[in-house]
Amino acid sequence: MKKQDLRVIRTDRRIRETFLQLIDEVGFDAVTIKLLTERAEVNRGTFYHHYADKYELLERMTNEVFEKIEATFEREIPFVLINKTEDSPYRRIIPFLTFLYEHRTLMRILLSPSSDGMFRKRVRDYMQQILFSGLPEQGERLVPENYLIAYLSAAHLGVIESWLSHPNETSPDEIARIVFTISMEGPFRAAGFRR
Amino acid sequence: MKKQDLRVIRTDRRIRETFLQLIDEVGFDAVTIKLLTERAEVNRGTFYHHYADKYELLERMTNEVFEKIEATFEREIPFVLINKTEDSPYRRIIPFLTFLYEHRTLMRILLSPSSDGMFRKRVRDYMQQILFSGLPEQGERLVPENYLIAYLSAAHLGVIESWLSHPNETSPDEIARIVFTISMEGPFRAAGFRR
DNA sequence: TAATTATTGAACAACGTGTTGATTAATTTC
DNA sequence: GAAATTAATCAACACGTTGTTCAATAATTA
Repeated sequence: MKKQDLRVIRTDRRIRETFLQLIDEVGFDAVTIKLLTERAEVNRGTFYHHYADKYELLERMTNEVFEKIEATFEREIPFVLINKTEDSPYRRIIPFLTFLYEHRTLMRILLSPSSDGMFRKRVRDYMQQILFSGLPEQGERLVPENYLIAYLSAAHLGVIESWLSHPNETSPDEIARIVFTISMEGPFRAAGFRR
Repeated sequence: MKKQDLRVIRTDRRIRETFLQLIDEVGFDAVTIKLLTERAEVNRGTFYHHYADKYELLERMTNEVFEKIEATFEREIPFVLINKTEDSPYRRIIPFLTFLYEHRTLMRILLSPSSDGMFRKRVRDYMQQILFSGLPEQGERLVPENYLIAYLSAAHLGVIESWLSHPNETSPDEIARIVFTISMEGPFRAAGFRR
């Protein structure tokens, strides 16, 4: 068996940590390989030994995030349970929020407007599929389903962005309660209006 | 009085049109001044006579969009009407959606993930202020207000993005009905669930 | 300890940037 | 319409980043 060279592990970690720092500081656009490698104290050529460019670096990090998410879901939620039950989105949402919370520094940076935008899109698309698509048909839809899904996934992601962007310490369970309440009762009842 | 030179108007229009085309094709990041000016058939030096760089170009376009939006609101909605009434968000939302529809090509491109991200953020912040902040207190809030506002503004923007990104021709009024229904009835009743 | 492999450092061409100055062309003003 | 004004063009420039190559060195593994 091959053992991963310790030097590779160290330099790769320094590259990635510095990369996230820099996205946070100057925005993804303005991150240059030169700046990144100087800050990380890594030879510029070494970066190119690991990655073709910053886009591949971001993409590899993104892919790994999603691999981890999928692994989490497979572990925590047997597939048979998540199908066609009314509360299924909220069966699934707590482990999802917990995952985000455990990786909140990474997620905050990659979801922020100073990041790439494609990561955000992938998360939203993922949420649409895993959380809100295939809603059971239990009555007449009042609005087109695609817009309902767009509404729900964007709303949840909006709360998540707000949650992660502030340094407060709201728990995943509390966030789950909040989005569950708003979605079940409706925004206007949640705001305190009587109907 | 000074009359605006026709040459300036023409070249500026070509720069802007090509700029939007290129954001759509290759993404904002990958737009270079060289590519832009070659495509627009404008001398590269001429671009720099108009703008310092692509960021200033985007920012100037963004600012003009918001000036137009604000002008629209001032014209259509007397301030005294919009304050502290239950349906006030939906008084305001139809002219807002109509504006987006009239500028849908521009808005679709600037709101897409291949654009800058900051534009999206500005639109979201604007919606939070103009549509959803200062909700009247008519009862006990079931969730923290900041998360409710994040939920609502992101949800509405999500529907708008979905609306504009597809080449269908749903009317602003229909979109208003959809988001109004979901927000009033709640996503789950809108999906057809009975409570 | 020997073999392997990652990292370094320097050099390179290629490309985009932003600026300059002189020239040409179009538009405005009177 | 003619003169004055101003925009657009063209070529050239220094500058910075990119991505690649090579030999030398250092660290790690077996």
